[in-house]
Amino acid sequence: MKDDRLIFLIFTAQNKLRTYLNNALVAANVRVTFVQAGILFLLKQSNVRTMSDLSQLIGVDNSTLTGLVDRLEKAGFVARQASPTDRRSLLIQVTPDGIAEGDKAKMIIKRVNEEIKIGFPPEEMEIFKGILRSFFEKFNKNSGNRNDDV
Amino acid sequence: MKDDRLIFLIFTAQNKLRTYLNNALVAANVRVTFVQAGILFLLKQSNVRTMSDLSQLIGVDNSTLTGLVDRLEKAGFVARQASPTDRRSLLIQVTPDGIAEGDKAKMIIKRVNEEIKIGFPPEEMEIFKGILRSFFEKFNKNSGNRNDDV
DNA sequence: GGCAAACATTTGGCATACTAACTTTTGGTT
DNA sequence: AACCAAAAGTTAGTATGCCAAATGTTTGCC
Repeated sequence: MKDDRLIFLIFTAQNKLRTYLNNALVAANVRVTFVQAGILFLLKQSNVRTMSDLSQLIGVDNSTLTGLVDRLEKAGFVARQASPTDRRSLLIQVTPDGIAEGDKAKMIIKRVNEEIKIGFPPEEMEIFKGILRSFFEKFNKNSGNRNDDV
Repeated sequence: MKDDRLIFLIFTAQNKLRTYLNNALVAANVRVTFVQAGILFLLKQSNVRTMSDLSQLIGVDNSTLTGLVDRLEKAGFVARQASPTDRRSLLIQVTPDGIAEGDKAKMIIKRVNEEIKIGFPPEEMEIFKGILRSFFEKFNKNSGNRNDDV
């Protein structure tokens, strides 16, 4: 694979991983996806989070989170409640069902996490993670914009 | 970041990269996305490819490719032609406009490719790529299925 | 006290992506 | 020749994701 196909490699590898993971969740009769499970994990840790809190923590746009919470709410795994202190905000709470489903998902996700590491020493995994983490500085919102020369 | 958040790191890093890249393309007045550009590159290399060829080469499902080619065709960058040898197949051809747009995209994509490598020695990039490549074996279609124990 | 700016959330529009189901065609088997 | 399974492509349904715009609320500044 030529060097100028690094981005292609990242995209394709992530596609494979996502499909594999979500299929594994379905096969284990888990009724949430990986991304939805991430929300349930956060809410289990601390059950009072606004939409904005959640979207920042999982790193998606607010508008994406709306849909995620819609689906979780429809399935009975979370509930939206009005914030008593700020009428703009909604507090999202996880239900007992949501906690149970999150726990089921966690087992599968942990397994796949381990599968990623198979065949690679810890030092290599650290390098891998370090490069991925560098994306957060390098590819921050709008920094790709070159409007100045237009 | 704890070890069991490796998947989250991969997902989030890829999201940042994708958003940055597509914003950079828009900022440079490129009218195709990264994924669409990949199709144009392949067709520039060899201008006779079926839908199935393309979907395998860029690593997406046939049904995903249908939409990608729809959008490229609507923009005038590719054309579908009936295959003379197999009436099930379509041959996809890139237009001169498509080649020009692909070339414009390539400049931006190359730049972002280089940006990824900044700050990391080549050996570390090789490790990074090696781990991503391992996903193709580990996470092949359906291998996440554990129906045998259900 | 009033008004503009900032903030929280949703909506609508678009682009990937997958699975499942369907149509048409092909090709091999009997 | 008839049949039937596999292949090529599309469609429909669902799930992320983004951006831009709209709505309602809050806050800070004069």
